[in-house]
Order: sequence, then structure tokens, then C-alpha cells
Amino acid sequence: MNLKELSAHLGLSQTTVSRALNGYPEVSEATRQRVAAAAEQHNYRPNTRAKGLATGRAMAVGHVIPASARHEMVNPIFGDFISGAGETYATHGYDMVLSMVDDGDQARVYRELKAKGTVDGLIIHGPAVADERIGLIRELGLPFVVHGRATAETEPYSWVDVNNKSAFQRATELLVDLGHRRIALLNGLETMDFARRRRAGFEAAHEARGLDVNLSLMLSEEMTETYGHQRAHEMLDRDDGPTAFIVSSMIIAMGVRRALEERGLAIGRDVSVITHDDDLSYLRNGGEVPLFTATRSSVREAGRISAQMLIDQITMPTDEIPTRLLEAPLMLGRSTGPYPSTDAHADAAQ
Amino acid sequence: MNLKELSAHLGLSQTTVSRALNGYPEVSEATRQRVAAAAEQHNYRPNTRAKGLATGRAMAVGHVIPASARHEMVNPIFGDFISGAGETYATHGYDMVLSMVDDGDQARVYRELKAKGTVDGLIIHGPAVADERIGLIRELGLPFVVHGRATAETEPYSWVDVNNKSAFQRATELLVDLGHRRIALLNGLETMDFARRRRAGFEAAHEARGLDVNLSLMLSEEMTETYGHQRAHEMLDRDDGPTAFIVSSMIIAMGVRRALEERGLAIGRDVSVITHDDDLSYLRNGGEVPLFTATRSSVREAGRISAQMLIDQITMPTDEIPTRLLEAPLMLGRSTGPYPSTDAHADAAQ
DNA sequence: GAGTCGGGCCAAAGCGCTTTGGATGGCGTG
DNA sequence: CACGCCATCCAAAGCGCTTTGGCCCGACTC
Repeated sequence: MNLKELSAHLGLSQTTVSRALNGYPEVSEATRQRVAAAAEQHNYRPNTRAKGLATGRAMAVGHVIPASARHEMVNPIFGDFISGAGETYATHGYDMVLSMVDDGDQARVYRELKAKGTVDGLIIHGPAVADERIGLIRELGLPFVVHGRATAETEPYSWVDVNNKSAFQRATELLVDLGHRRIALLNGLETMDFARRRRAGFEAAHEARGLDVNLSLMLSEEMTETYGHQRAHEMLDRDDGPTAFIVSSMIIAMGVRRALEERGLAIGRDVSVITHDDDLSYLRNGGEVPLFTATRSSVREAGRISAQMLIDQITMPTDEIPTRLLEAPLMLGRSTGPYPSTDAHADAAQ
Repeated sequence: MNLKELSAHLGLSQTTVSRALNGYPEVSEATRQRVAAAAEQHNYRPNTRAKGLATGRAMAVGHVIPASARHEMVNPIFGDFISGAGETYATHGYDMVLSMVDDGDQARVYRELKAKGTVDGLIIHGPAVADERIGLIRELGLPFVVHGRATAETEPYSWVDVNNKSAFQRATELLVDLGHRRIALLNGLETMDFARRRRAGFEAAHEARGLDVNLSLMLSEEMTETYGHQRAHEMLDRDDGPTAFIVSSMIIAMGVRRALEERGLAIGRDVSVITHDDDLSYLRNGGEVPLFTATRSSVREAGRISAQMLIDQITMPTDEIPTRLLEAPLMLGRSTGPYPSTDAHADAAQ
């Protein structure tokens, strides 16, 4: 059923039916009711493409996923982010279109999205410290919101990000205040902006407490369980091994925990661990008292916020460029404790 | 730059330019070259909506994600599936549109997708044993492919699935052959079709080996790390606890492993574990010899295959209804061993 | 009672593309 | 030399919708 048929059926013009359905005032209330009823009955929905052609709006938002970011992003947190964003899109009648893209093709894809008119706006995922995408998209004139920030970008742009630096600074300070002096940082790839900021927070905490960072305890790799497991073992093998770990994801934390258990070390007593927790729906840091002490920030919520921000920019463009910094509170769990441990057990286990 | 402008620029009609670009024969080779060059130079791309309107094709495929399936599916495996499917779509010029939907709204959303003409086809995720979506979509007349199967569905439909039953049967048989008699099954929710089939394989193996299944060792819950951890502990607390576990996901397996380590049990010696491994890019069951013995099947590959199958159905509809059963080979890792253990160590550890 | 106003409706143009149904003209044929 | 054929190109219709610019007529003003 299309407009033509519906209006013929009603004995009205397409104009009137269209207006009735879209809430324009030039239609009598009686007619509007009649039209609405008929539309409902015949399950009429305006064709998206035709509507888009006529209005110049695609009613769709694009998410471009660089293939390189797959391991870092697609899987662990992407699902939750998308899921949050999707809820928001749904309530506003927007579709979400996803593109998986090889890194070299990025520019091409963005241009294409613009030229083909597939989407009204874009969400940029996983920004690097210096990210050329931002300049490109701004140039194309598509509204966009970056999930995260790109430190090297000098022009203003719209973003939603967690306060990674302050979160990791507070986490580090907590450990220092608990007496830890050799703290390891198992970070994500520091080409990624969030990782760079976390490192900055880690360093800032050392500085604030008058300590030197130990470069040999700072690692930056893809965030996998194996990474956490392997590196924790290696570090703990050393004479001057760490007494505490700060890690960038729950997955890494699980690897670290496994290593500790294999060594008979009690987490939170012999060795402390703090992780960043994206509050993923399939990886809860659960319990009344969470297992891991963590800097927590819901990536799903970030998805909702980003989507809303983008839709706002699409529907009512303004000159201001909105940004949103989300705090990541430090949630105390069972994985942190004083050093040296007050419990004799700790030494025995070693 | 649109067709009109481009053709004006070239001094040709829109017809000719369109034909040149789309490879029709009624255009001289010289003209075609000229057109192609100009299009390239001006970065011309036909507007998707206009093209869609004219051709009746949306050049897009829909993935509807039921909100209820979030924990089970969105996160752990969804990213990889989507990523595989996305690659295939990209090479064929299709867009992928995602909808997050509350369960009650499912029917509405499918109808809408059809009526609005947003997509040319659908992929159905996470089918339940009895899944009303299949009938609905068939009725709507949209091409679709189900990732998984719905056992209760009687009419034929297109699907791509792993041979869950045979995989779990072989896994179970291996454990029995290794001497295990009390084998636990930590399954996913058995409203999901895949879980039901895995259970069937588990039971079939018992039957084939002349054993009775122990209902108290069979669980069916959401597949989280906590689930594996908690339930493994509970089961091992019992006098007649299991000597081996078969679990439905790497995440559960990680929970079980943690429980074993906490109890000082050596995995693969004191207690055996087999898991299903979706070969997720962020959760590798790595190493030359994998950590876990596992039934392995790449969900990313399943995504590619499903996407290709759907595109084929869209572009050249036939009467046959293609299906594809993927085998999940049993990969021997370090988490399985004979029972009773030949190693005296095992008892000592207990 | 003539003139004005505006509520309610409609015809038609236009969004950017594909595709049908010609037009045109150079060339070989008898 | 007239004819027909083919290669090449074009004008215009149509996809389903929104929106501009009117039309019509009853109500209201003076």
C-alpha cells in the first residue's frame, strides 16, 4: 500500500493524506482521523527512500568500523555501545547502518557515504591520538560525534568520552595510598587515544605523590586475556615485580587474575588489581561488592548519549559543538588491599 | 555532484551517462571512458535513495537484534558475526542496517522494515526452538537467512548453522572414552535452539556409550563467567561431583577454570574441560596447543556465509531454499585427560 | 450586498535516478 | 542512388513521497 493507493481509497488527494499523516495544520481534524484510521488499517508506512528523496534526509546514522580496530573494539565493547545507541535511534525513527572497512579505504568510504547520501550523520569509533578521519568528515560536511577524543586534533569537534585520565589517576593514587610503590600498567595500544590518556593519568598520579614511574612496568598491547596472563607472569617472575596492577579492561584483568591464582597469590591481599570496567552486559564485575576494584563507566550509556547528541545536531544544527565528559567513578571491590599485606598469609603463599 | 550536473558538464544526456556508468552496451567505448573519467574526477556516486526508488532495491540488509538476546548474543558473538557479514556486504555494495528491538515489538519492526522498504532481506539472529519470527517474515515475503535453526519450525527456511549436536556428541564421547563417567554440562539457555541441540548431542553420547545422563549435572543458564565459576564450585563441592565439564562458551570455560584453580585442581589432569569455541577475535583459545579442548567453529565465517547466502537469494531468487551445516571439529587442547588420572599428583592436589 | 479572509482541499512540480521508446545519421547493399 | 540497418544517443515517464502555489467556498466585516 502506497500513498497513491491510500489516497485513492480515501477519495482524497495525496497532498492531504500526506499532510494528515505528518501533522500539518491544513487538514481538518475529522479528515485526519479518517486518514489515520485507514493508514493504520492498511498498515501503511511511507517508503523510506521516496521520503528521503523528497525531504533530503536519510533518517539513518552511520557507524564505520575500521577493520584494524576489530580486536580492540568490535567485539568487547562494540556490542554494548551499539546497543545503547540503537535504543536511542529507535525512539527517534533513525536507522543505524554499519560498515566494516579496511583501513586504507576509510577515506573512500566516508566520501561515498556522503556522496550516496546514505546517512545523515556519523559516529566515529576508536579514535587514535592523531586521527585524520575527523578532518576528513568535517570537510565533507556531515554531522558527527566521536566516541572518545583525538588529542592531536586542534579544531573543535563533537565528542563523548570518559575522563580516562582522572579515572586512572585516582586509581593509581589509591594504590599508592595503600602503600604500593611498584605498580604495573597493562594498557591498551597507546596509539588509541583512551590508552594515551590513561597512561597520562597513571603518570600524573606518580608525580602527584612524588614517585617515579617505572617504565619497565608499563605495557601497551592489544587487550586480550592472554596479554594479561602472560605479562603478569613475566612481571611477577622478576625480583622487583609489581605489587599491584592497573589494567585497561576486564578481559586483561581476568588474565592477570588467572596468573595470580596459578602462582598461589591472593588477589587483593598479596597483589592488588584495578581495572577499567566498561560495564559490559556479558562481563559483569558482579556481586554486592564487586570482584574487581574498578573505574567504571557504562559504554552502553555512552552509546545512548552519543546517539542523542548526533540526532540533535542533525535535527537542529547550531554553531556550538557539544561535548560530553563522563566521569568514571572508582568502585571499590575485593581486588585491592594495603601493601605490605597485614596478613601473614601473604608471605607464606609466596 | 549529481547525474544531471554530471551529464550537463559532459554535454550528454542523463540516459547516456547512467548507461555508461552501469555498463550497458548502448554506449560507445570512447564515451564510456570519458564518462567514467569525469565521474571519477568529480567523485560522483549515484544517490542511494534515488537509485533505490528507481530500481526498487534498497541495497541494504537488515539485522534485527531482540533486546532479550542481548546478554546471550549481542556482545559475545555478535561483533564477530557482524564483522564477517559486513565484509561480504561491502564487497557486494550492500549496506547493513541494525535494529535493536524490544521483544514485544518484533512483529511491528519486521512489518515496518518491509513496508518502508528499508531492506532487501533479513538475517535472523538467535533463533529459539520455536520461533514465530520465521513464519512472520516468510509471510512478509522478504528473503531471509537464519543464523542457527528453529527445530519446531516445520516449513522449510534458509539457515546457516553449526552441527551443534554432533559436535557435543563427539566431545562427550571423547570424555567417556577417556574414562570420565560423571560429566557436567554447563549449557546456554535451552530456550535457544543451539543449546537444545548441544544437550541432545550430550545425551546421545551417553546413550551411545550405554550410560545414563545425570540430570543434576546438567545446567542451562545465561553464559557468563560467573555462571561457570559459581556452578563449577557448587558441583565440585558434592561428593559425586563431576570429573569433567562440557560448557557452551569460552566465557563459561574461563569461569570453570577459575573455580578449578581456586580449588587447586589441575585442569586437564584432575578435571577435564571441553568448551565450544566460537573463535572470537578477542578471546582466542590460543597457542600451538590450545588451552582448551574445544569444538571450534568460527562465527565470523558463519557471518560471511550467511551474508553471501542472503545476497544470492536477493539477486537471483530460486525455488530452492539453501541451508548450510557447518561442522565444528574437536580441537584437542590441554584441558582434557584420562580419568582416573594416571598422575599421583592429582590426588595430592585434592 | 460586495468584499475579504482563511480553513480545507487539490494539482503539479520536484527530489535523483533508471528505463522505455524513439530519433539521428553513417554505412553497406542491391 | 535509394534503402535499411545498426550504433549511438536522447526525451520523457515513472519510482513514492513532500511541498509550493492555488482554488473554492462559507463566514465575517462594514
